[in-house]
Amino acid sequence: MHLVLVDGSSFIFRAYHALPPLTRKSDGLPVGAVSGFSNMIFKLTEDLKGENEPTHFAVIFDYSGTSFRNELYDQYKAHRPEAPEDLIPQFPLTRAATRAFCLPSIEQEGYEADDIIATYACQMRDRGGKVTIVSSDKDLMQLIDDDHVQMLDTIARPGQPPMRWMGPEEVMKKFGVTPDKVVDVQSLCGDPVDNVPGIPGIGVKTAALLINEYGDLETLLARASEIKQQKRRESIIEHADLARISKKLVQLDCNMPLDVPLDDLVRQPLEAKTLIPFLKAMEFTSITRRVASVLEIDPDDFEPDAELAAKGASIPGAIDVSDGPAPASGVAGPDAHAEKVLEAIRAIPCNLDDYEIVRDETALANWIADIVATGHVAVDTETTGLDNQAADLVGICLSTRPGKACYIPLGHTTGNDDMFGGGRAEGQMDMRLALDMLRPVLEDPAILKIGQNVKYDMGIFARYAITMAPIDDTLLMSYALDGARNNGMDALALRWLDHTCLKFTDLAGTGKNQLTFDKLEIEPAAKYAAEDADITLRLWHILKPRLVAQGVTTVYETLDRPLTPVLARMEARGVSVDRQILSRLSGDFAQRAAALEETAYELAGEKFNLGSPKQLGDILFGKMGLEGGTKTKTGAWATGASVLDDLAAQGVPLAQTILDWRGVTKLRSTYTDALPSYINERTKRVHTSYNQASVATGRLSSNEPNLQNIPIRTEDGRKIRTAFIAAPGNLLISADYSQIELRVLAHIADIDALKDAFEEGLDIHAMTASEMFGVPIEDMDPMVRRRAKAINFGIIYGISAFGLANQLGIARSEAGEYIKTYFARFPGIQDYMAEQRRIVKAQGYVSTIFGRKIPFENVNTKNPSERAFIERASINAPIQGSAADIIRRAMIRMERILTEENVPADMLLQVHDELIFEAPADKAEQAIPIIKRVMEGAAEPALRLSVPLQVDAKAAENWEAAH
DNA sequence: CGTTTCCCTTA
DNA sequence: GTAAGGGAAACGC
Repeated sequence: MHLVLVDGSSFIFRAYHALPPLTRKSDGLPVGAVSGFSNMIFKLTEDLKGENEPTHFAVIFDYSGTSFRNELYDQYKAHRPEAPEDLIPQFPLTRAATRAFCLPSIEQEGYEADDIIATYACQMRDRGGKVTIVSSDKDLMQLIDDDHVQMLDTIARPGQPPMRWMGPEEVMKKFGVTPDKVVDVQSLCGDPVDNVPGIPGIGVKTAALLINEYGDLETLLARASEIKQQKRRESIIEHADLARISKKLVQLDCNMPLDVPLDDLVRQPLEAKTLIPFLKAMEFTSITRRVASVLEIDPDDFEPDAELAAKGASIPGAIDVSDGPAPASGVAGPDAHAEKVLEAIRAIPCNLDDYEIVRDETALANWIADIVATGHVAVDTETTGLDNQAADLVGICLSTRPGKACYIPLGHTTGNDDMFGGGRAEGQMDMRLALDMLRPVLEDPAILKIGQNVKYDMGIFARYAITMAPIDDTLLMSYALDGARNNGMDALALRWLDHTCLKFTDLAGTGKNQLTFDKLEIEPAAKYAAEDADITLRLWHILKPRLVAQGVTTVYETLDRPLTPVLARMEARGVSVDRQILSRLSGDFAQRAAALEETAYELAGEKFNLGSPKQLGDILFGKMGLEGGTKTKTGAWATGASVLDDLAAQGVPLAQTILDWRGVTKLRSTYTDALPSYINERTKRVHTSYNQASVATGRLSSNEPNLQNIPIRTEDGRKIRTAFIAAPGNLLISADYSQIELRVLAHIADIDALKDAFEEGLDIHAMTASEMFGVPIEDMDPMVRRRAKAINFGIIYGISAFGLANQLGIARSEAGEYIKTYFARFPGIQDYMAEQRRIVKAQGYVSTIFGRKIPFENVNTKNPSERAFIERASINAPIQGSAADIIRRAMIRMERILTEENVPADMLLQVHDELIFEAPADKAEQAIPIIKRVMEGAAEPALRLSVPLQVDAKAAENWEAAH
């Protein structure tokens, strides 16, 4: 008899870390570890053919959660990082893979895989059979014995044979003792990986020495006083208990009650009809081929496993629809699954009276127990305002399953009549107590927190020292699915549930008399609040399977969701803005505006409102009778900058005066006057808010205040940037991608000339001009270069002769000639454009290089201008969007790498192709190369761009100087 | 008092 | 020609 026990968990982690990420082609389900795992299992079954052929065979997994060892020692495996996000959905699939190979998949609650392995091994040994443990985990070496139990390490290591059998000899090499004494050695030396303490100051070598001298741990501890070395003796005496605890942690349990008896592990032959459908559902083509050839069957005779193909990632806690009625269409697959879930959720009534108000510890404890049992919870916070850096927590809502939700009032006040805001309302828990109870749940890596716009709640909780993780966000899910539509909760509730949510304004009123949430009566507030949590949870159930069905899981999980905590931290940090500089500038601008106003009145011959386009139009084209005025679409005179520029060039001094006036008043009203009002009382810094789901292409947007449109072009404008300063003792670092969109275009459209130019570090606009107009790059006429630059930008924007002519102030026919010349020289660009036009019409969306979908409505419109607009936007979207994806990737990994490199630089702002950091003055130069490296390598390893990315970075006291 | 239009700022 | 946010005037209730 020969029993083979595979340490399944170590296979999974090895497969995950050793292989590049792999996702299922059809829907982006992460399957890299499943693929590696399947390969390893298959290879193992092949390698064990012949004289080693097993009679019994099983794969053993760790049961998720804690084991009895945690009760012995709460720090056991405490430092173990949680599994990566894209690995978690692969765990159930590896179990499925095991079963597909006709192998028993064994795991048992409360026990680690090692204990299960130990128990089976002992039973087989006692029967006189042979045991092979397939693992590279040294903790299992205690099970090795001379005749019966050996280990097999199949993990590939450079310079070593692919299969390494391990017996007592290898144990002696590793631990310096015979296998039966491994436990004693480990009890002494401990194990930092599993956080087994051992005795401080004793390593493997010393431990082996001591055990070999004294025989075993207890004898050693009893006779510790005989040890000659003082330090060692004292440490052992002092920490004897630690060694005893360590022994219990390390000692594997050979007598645990097994759910599956040894006899049930009898080896079954591989069966094509179970294995091939699994492999096909996973879309593992090469292993399918190899298996088919070994089994001598034709894989085409088998269909993919419908349930696995449809189900995609098994979602913890997902509504079970496996027994539900088939949808009308009868089509199986991820779409059908998503539709079933939608129907199931919609069938659950939404009753506001069912919601609970949690007012005491007992009620909250019940909810927490429910959350722990469920493994996920929808969370929503209610606060005193929309700015999460200024607002205070008023209450928390939770929902664990559709229709079941609660509201926990914590900060409601009474007596809205008295000017002090009244006292604390009755029937509320102490906020500190409630938060202390909820903190372990909100921070538990095993409990998923679901929200709608989670970044807001993360920001609130962060101010109460709670780090909410891990998360799912229905706003971001909807964004990944449907793009920058209205993805607000009210809209989603209506779209997916036909449900109209209670309106906040109905409770609180509108305008300047609107009440803040803390002023609301608890009972009506609770209905509104709990409804939000209920709806959020329902939306999560509905949207999650749709991500799989629509093939956007990877986008959501790698580009959208992980960015949320990063942005939450950036928002919380804020940026320092110098009030004095702005105030001085404001005065300066005001003075100049006043002078310009006087001039304007004189030139116009009357006083009028310079800020009124209507009045200005009347004066210019009415009273002064100027020619060439055009009307806007509402029939008013157009007075935009281009119109005034023309007039000024024709010698109308008033036009230039207005332009200058608009320049300074714009700077004053939008920047110098508005920015100081955003300085937060508490932090003395300005905290913008990033909208992660509002831009169609995947860019971020920034508001309240918008820090992505701070002036830079004009000299006056740049002065405003000098007010963005580093905190004392620090510097700001600005790092920006050079020409990222043109580089992305060169990659996507595969334009050799552009790629070569970037590779050689040429001036890309000069090179374009040289190619188009046949002039040398050296000593180029700036006007020629300017034309080429406009064309390059035009290409990115989905060029039209009309637009280019406008931009360059030339005739449309001439612009058309330029474009023709350009396309003749770079035909690949024209192909790219045609392809995007085709794609958007065929499928209703275009995609970035990382798979983000940018949907368009009315793609088959007959309206020529609307059609042209959609075409231009769909040419631009993959370029702008891919660049946006790249900087997102950089941001997601930036903080971890800076931390690892021990460089304390804080990421503060993002401006599409630029990141702003704040770092101690003496660390800034150290940070710059790291920041550049992360940004320039941000596409990898998912993609290898065919052009280099270039980042320029500089540190200085203020943003103007750093840029 | 809320919404739309016009204009202007950024990448 | 792409993608945003926002201030002030104008409009509409």
